[in-house]
Amino acid sequence: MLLGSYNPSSFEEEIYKKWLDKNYFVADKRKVLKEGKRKFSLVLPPPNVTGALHIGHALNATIQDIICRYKRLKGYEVCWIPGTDHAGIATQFMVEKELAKEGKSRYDLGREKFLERVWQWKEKYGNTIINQLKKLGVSCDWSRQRFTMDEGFYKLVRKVFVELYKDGLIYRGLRLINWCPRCKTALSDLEVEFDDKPKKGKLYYLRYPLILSKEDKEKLKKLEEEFEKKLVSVSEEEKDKLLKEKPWTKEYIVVATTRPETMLGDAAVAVNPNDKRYKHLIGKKICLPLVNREIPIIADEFVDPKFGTGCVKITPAHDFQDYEAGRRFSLPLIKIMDEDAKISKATFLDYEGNTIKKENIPYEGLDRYEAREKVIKDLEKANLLEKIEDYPLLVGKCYRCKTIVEPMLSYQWFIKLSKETDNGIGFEKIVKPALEAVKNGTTKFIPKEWEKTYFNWLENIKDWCISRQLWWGHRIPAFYCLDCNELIVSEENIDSCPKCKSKNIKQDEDVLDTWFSSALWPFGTLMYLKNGKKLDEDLKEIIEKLLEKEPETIKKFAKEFDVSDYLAFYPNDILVTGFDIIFFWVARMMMMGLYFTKKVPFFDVLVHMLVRDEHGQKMSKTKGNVIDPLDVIKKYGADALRWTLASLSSPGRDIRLSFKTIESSNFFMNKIWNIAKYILGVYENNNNLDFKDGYKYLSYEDKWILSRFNNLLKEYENYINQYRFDEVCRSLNKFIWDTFADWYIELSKNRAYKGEKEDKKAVLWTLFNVFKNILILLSTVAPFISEYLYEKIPNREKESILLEEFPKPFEVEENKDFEEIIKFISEVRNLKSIIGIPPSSKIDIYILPNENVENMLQKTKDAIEKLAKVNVNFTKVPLDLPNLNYKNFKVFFDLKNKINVKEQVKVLDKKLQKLEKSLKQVENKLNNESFLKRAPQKVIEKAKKEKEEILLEIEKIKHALDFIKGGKNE
RNA sequence: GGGACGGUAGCUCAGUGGGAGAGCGCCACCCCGACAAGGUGGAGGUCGCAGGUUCGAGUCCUGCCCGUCCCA
Repeated sequence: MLLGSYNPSSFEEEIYKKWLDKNYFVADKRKVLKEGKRKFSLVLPPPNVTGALHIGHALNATIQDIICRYKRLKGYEVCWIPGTDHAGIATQFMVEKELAKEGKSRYDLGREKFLERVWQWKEKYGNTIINQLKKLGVSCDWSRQRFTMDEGFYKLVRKVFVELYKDGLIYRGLRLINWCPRCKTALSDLEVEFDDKPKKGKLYYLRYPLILSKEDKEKLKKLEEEFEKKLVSVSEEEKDKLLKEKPWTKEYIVVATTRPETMLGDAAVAVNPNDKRYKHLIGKKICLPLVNREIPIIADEFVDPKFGTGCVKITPAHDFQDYEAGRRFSLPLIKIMDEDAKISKATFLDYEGNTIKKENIPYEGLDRYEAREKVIKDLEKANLLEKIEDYPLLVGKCYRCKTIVEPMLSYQWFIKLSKETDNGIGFEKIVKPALEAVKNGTTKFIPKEWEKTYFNWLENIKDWCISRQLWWGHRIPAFYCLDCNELIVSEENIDSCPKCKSKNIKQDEDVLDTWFSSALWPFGTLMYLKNGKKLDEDLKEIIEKLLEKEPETIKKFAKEFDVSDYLAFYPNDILVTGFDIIFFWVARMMMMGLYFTKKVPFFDVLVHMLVRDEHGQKMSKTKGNVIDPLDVIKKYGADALRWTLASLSSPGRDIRLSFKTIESSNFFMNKIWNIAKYILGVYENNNNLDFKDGYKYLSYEDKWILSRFNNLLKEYENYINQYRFDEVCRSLNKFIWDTFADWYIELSKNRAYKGEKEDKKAVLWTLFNVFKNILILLSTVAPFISEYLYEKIPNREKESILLEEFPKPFEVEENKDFEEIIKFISEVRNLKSIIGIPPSSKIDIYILPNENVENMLQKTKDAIEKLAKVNVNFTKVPLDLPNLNYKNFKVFFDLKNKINVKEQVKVLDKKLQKLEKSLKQVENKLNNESFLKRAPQKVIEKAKKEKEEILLEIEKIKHALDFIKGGKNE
C-alpha cells in the first residue's frame, strides 16, 4: 500500500522544511531587473512582536498565501516580505509587567538599561508569530524578513522625519491631546477606544456664585418682578413657553458637568448668546468656588441650551471643545493635573505655550477620581451642589491598557494633515494625493465599500500626533541646545549646537508613534543600508538607469540604501489587511508612500473581515471562546484550517468559525487523500503500467471528465482573480467530490480493473492527469497535501508542485450526450427509491438508443449496470413497459414482482403536483405576449426547453404511477 | 446624530433581473475491491416587512423593522 490514512501532522513539517531548503520562496530580483520577468509583490502586515498567532493572523496570511501561490503558478516572480512591528506601547507594557514582578519600574532601570531589557525580550519572544506562521505553510520570503526597528528602518525613519520637517510638515507645539495616565504617553485619536454602550455616569449641577454689585442685585430683582407681572397677563398655553425663557435671577448660576473635578481649571462659564434666560448675565463674572477665581460669563454658539441648565463651565486645558472655545475668547489654559492625572498646582498658560503664572489649588496630589469625591463633598458642605442626575456617559479608554484617557495639555510633535493647519499645506501635499489615488482608481479597495470609509476619514483628517512619551521606539531626531534654546532636527546625532557651539545638547525624550514606521513599510522593506557594501556589479547599469526616473527623495535614499529590491518590486501589487486598520495603517501608508516615492504603495487593497466564534461573538480570552490556530493545525492540519478560512471568507462578511466547519474541511482533505489512494492503487494493481500514450484511447467518460475539468479551470481562474476564495473552494470541492470522485472514479472502475490494456491506459492517463491538475489548483489553498500527493504521482515532471505551471485546458470537446447518461443513472436510482425497490435489488431494463449514442451506450453498459444496479439489455423496438425518455434514447423497465409498496402513489402524486405547478408557471410565461415580445430570445428559448423538460418529467412520473396502480403484485 | 454592512432551509452561509442553492444537521436504505471521515435517495423556504420599477425581483428603487460595526 502506497498510502496509509490521512494524517497531516505526519508530513506537513517535513514538507515545509523542503520548501525552505530549496529556497522556493526567495524572490530573485535579477529575474525581474535583467530578464524582465513579471513580478508580484506584497508585504505581510507585520504582526506585533508581543503577539501570539491568532485566528485573524491565520486568515490574513492564508489569503495572501493563496494569492502568492497562484501568482507563482501563473509565472510571476513573487516577492512577499514578512516582518514584525516593534509595537511601542504594547511591548513596553509587556516588559514593564515583567519588571513589576521583580518589584521594579522602568525608572529604576533608567532608559538605557530598560531598552536593553526590551531588546532582550524582543530577541526572545519577537519571532513567536513568525514561527507560528510557518506552521500555516505561508510562502513568505524569509530571507527578506524585516523589523520596524532594524538598522535600515532606524535610518529611514530619521531620514523621513527630517525630510518632512524640512518641508515644513512637522511641528512641535503645546496642544491638548489624549493622554493615558497609566502608559504616561500621548495617544492619537485612533488609539482611544469608546465602549459601544454608554456607561452609567452622573451629571453634577454646581452653583457658581455671581459677583454682583448693588445695582446688579436690584436689576435682578426688577427682572423677576417684571416677569411675574408678564406671567399674570398671558394665557395658560403661553405661560409654559414663557416660563422656559424666564430670566435667571438668582445670585448664583448653575452649571452642569460630568467632570466636577475639572472645575479647578475653569476659565469661564458659557451660555448660548440666544438663550433668553441668561442674556442679561453675559459679561458678568462669577467667583469660582473652592479656588476663589474670578472668571467671566461668555456667550458662544457652541453651547447647547438644552444641555443641563444651558450654562456650561469652560475648562480649556482639560476638554477638547473647551480648548477651542478658550482660544476663541483668549481664555487662559489652566492646567490642573500632572501626567499621572493627579491634581497639581494650577498652571496658567497661553496658546503659544508660555507660562503666565502658577497658583496653588486645593486637593493637590489627589487622583482625579478622589478629587471628584472631595470636590463634590466640599461643594455640598458649602451648599453649592444643586443636584446630581444619572447621565449616560461615553468615556475614552487607552486602546492598550483600557485606562480612561485624560485630555491633557502637553508639548507634542505633529504632522500637518488638517485642512486648517497652515492653510492646509499638509492636506495639499500629503493627504490629497492619497485621496486622489483612490478616487482615480490607481489604488482600489476590495470590496469597494471601504473606499467611502477611507475618503471620509482622510477628508476630515486632523493633524497626526506622532510623539509618544515612551522609551521603546524610534526616538525623535530632534535636539535642544540647553544654552541657547535652539531646536535642531537632524538625521545624525549631534554633540554641539550649530548656533552657539554649546556642547550642552539634549535629544528630545519622546519616541515616534509606532505607525510612523509602519507607514513606511511597503517601500522601507525594499531598502537596505549599504553599510559600505557596493552594489551588485551586474545590476549597476540597470539600477542607475531606473533610478533616473525616480523622484529626488529616492535618489537621495539611494546614496545610503541599496534600492535594487525597491526598483524591482515597488510598488506592491496588493495589500491584504483587516478593515480595522484602514485608518491606522492603510491610509498612512498611502500618504507616506505617495509623498516619498510619488507612487502608490500598492494597487489593490483586499480588505477582509473579523473571525468570530460560531455564535458571531468576538473571540476573547475572557469569554473563553478563542479558537487557537495552532490547536487546529495540530488536530486537523494546516490545510484543513486554511481551507476552512478560505471557504468562509466571503467579501464584506465576518467569518463565523466553528470546529464543525473545520472538521468538514478535514473530511474533504481526507477525501482527496483517498482519491489518491484509489488512483495509486489502480496504478499499482496494473504493475505500474506505462500510460503515457493513454490519451490515444480515451473513451466517452474520459473525455467527459476532461471537459468538466476545463469547466472547473475557467471557474477557478475567474473566481481567484476576483479574490473570491470562497467560490474557489466551492468550485474545487464540487468538482473533486461530486464530479470526479462520485462519477468519474465510479465510472472508471470496471475498465481500470478489468478492461483491455488500452482501456487501462486511457483510464490511468485520465485519472492521473486530472488528478495532477486538481492538485495544482488545490495547492494554492491546501499546499501541504497537494505537495505530498504530487510527490507520489508518476506523471509529475517537477520536483515540487511549487515549480508547476498553471494547468492548461485539455483538448476535448464538451459531450452533452454523456451528461444524459449521468442523468439517466441518477434517475434510475431515484425511481427505484420512489417505487420502493431496494438499491441492491437489480432490475431489468431495455435501452432503445438512436444511432448517435448507440456506441456510447454499448460501451458504457458495464458502468451503467454497476452504478444504477440494473441489468442492461438493448432493444431495437419499443416495448410495452413503463419507460423514461431521453433526447437520444428510451429506457424500458421490467418491474414485475418488484413492487411491494402501494403507498408510493402518494409520493408520486406529490411530485406530480409540484411539477404541474412549475409547468403552469412556465406556461404562463410563454402565454404572456409581453414576455414573448420583450424578453431576450435566449430566455424564451430557455423557457421553452424548460417546459419540454417538465413535460418529460411528468410523463415519467405518470408512467410510474400507471405501473404501480395497474401492475400491483400481491 | 451621520454612515456602512447584514437579515435566504434547524445552524453557518453562497446566489451575476429569467427554473430558490451548498455545507453541517435531520430521515430512510446500504460495509460496494479509495474513503462509514463513506455511498444512494429524501424531507425541509412567504428569500425581514410594505410599497414601487419591470413582461419578469431573493437580486434594482423607496420606506419601515431587527442585528452588527464605524464615525461624531
